[in-house]
Amino acid sequence: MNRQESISDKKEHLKSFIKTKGLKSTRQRDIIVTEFLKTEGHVTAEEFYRKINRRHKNIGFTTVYRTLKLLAESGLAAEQVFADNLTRYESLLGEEHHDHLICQKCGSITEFKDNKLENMQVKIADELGFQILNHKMEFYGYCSNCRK
Amino acid sequence: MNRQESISDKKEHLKSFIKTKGLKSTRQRDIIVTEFLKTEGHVTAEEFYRKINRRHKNIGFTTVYRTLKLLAESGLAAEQVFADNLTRYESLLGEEHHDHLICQKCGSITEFKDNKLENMQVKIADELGFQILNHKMEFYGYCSNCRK
DNA sequence: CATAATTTTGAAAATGAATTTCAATTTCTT
DNA sequence: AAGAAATTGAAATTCATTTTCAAAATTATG
Ligand SMILES: [Zn+2]
Ligand SMILES: [Zn+2]
Ligand SMILES: [Zn+2]
Ligand SMILES: [Zn+2]
Repeated sequence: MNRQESISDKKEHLKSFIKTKGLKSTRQRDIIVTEFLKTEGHVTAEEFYRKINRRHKNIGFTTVYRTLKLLAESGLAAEQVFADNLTRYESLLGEEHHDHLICQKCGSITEFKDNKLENMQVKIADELGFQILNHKMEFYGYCSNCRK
Repeated sequence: MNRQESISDKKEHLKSFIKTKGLKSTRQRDIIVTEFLKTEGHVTAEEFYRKINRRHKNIGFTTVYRTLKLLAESGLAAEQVFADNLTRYESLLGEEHHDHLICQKCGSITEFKDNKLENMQVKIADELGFQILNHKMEFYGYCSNCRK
């Protein structure tokens, strides 16, 4: 399964979501979705709108905003809020659950996943009788570049 | 060390903070701080203002808001934002660092601390060359009451 | 293909929590 | 007591997010 196939898989996923929900597929949505699934990292609606706007002067912020919401609803994007209180979107294309390291100097957001940690979380919650549906774990500090 | 002593310790702490910063101590601040240090749980500025306002009609929201900020700056309160994107304040009176379980049905916020988990976090960050200054860990799901 | 029905678009307006402004008041220092 | 400096609080502002609404685009139907 290469990256190209994966993207079209995702587009199919969204198309069936759109159909199920009685929505219509449009030129704007196609462009936004295609661009988004190719985008790495964690972008705000504003940032992503600016990127789209470079090539597509006729696509408005509101549509970009709404399409990102749609992607999140359909499960193709993750919506996240870090300490700066801005909502960011991340493509879930080929990504599985992971947590984040956020550098307070350069602002870089890097990702990590540790199964032992994840298992431990479930175990702790279990002992407290709490059923975890999802969790948020973020480390704030200095990345390897900035700590020097 | 009983609770009463602890409260006055904290007030001393704040007083010296106020002095060091060249601030003044006022009737309003005294009332707000005293009330806050007695408050359990995680309150928004708005909620806490309403509580203060019951007995003190002449203390404004802005002053409550600013005093909570001051408490956070001085280290006597923790400022936190959970998934609903509201800023909450928690008294650190007799509390040490802990993480949160947030029930998505009843909204209850409970606390837990697990040293093994905390140690593991530091270790993971270390391996990635990341220097943790602070972290955020929240579990979202159903509390033991609501999962039934 | 034409028409109707429904959804989408996007500029502009609204929302709402957080923050700032500023004139009047209070506190602190001398 | 007077002056300097900080605080107060109502109102205004900010700013990301969300909603509104009329025009345009898409889909369904005949
Ligand atoms: Zn960095
Ligand atoms: Zn990520
Ligand atoms: Zn509950
Ligand atoms: Zn807490």
